[in-house]
Amino acid sequence: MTATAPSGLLRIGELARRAGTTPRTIRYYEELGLLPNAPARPAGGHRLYSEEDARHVRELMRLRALLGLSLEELGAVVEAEEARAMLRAEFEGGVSDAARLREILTQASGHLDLQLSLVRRRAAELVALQDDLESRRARVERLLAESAES
Amino acid sequence: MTATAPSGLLRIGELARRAGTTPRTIRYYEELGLLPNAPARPAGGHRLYSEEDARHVRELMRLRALLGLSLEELGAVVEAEEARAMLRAEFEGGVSDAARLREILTQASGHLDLQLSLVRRRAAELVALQDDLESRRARVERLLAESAES
DNA sequence: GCCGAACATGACGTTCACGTAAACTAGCGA
DNA sequence: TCGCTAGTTTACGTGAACGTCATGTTCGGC
Repeated sequence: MTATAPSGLLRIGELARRAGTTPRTIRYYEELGLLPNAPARPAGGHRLYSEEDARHVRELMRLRALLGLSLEELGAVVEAEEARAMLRAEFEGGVSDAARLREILTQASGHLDLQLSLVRRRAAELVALQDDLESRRARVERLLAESAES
Repeated sequence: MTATAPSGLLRIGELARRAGTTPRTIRYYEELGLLPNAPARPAGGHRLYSEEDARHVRELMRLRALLGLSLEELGAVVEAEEARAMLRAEFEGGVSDAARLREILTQASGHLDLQLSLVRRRAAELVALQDDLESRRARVERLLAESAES
């Protein structure tokens, strides 16, 4: 059994590896509704994923780790993302009219804005912490220099 | 019963409030050795804390939340901090000789460097995520503009 | 066609980080 | 002194996020 199925698709082990986690976690997330319930299950019943799926899961892990989200909070993000994905499907399938197009894009923009606001706040807090630590280190460094010149 | 004892010291409730947590958590941290075991317990047996203690606890919470540290990892930081505090005490009490002083300061600097490396990495990851989201939003925004001009 | 590794489901176990309840004591304003 | 709030310890409970085990099935190379 090779890691990637002949179709170029990934089984749960490979998906987990690429996302930096374990198969158990993938199944758990699926159970919670964080991942699509039946990602193409041919005959055998084994789950099969695309590379896109792998990127998606990896992105979720990243978001969760960096923002410190609970799985429930992550669920909210996923829901919004799925709504966006549906709109995107309509968008790529050739959009009906211009008004509808703007509606879709506006929704997408709003969703990104929401995530951005979370990320920006967190980033700002971290940078503030970094600045604090740096100024404290500078103070120590200054004392060291003074001690050396004597 | 006022929030602050007449001595200007804080009881556990006030400390928790200022640190943005609960008394239970404070006791738990003390039990784990994250906080000094007996912060001055006069007659009654009630814990009493200084404003400095409050700042310290708040700082620990901040570090933990922003870096996503477990309590065990936080313990390592605290240990290093305590070693530094001992050195600092010696430092403020008038340092013996210049060599010893440099030793102390070098230790302190190393400790801060360690924390800084953690914070910097985390901050970099968050900024990278922020950039990703921003570029995706820019793309959507561009599409919106194009749709408007037609 | 066989065989070992990887998958499936289900159930139970585990760790972390506290929450909560019970029974008692201390501090403080009226 | 009374009464109320906030503290004390001990112990058991809890939710989140998986880990682990048992039992059976499926791939895919040989």
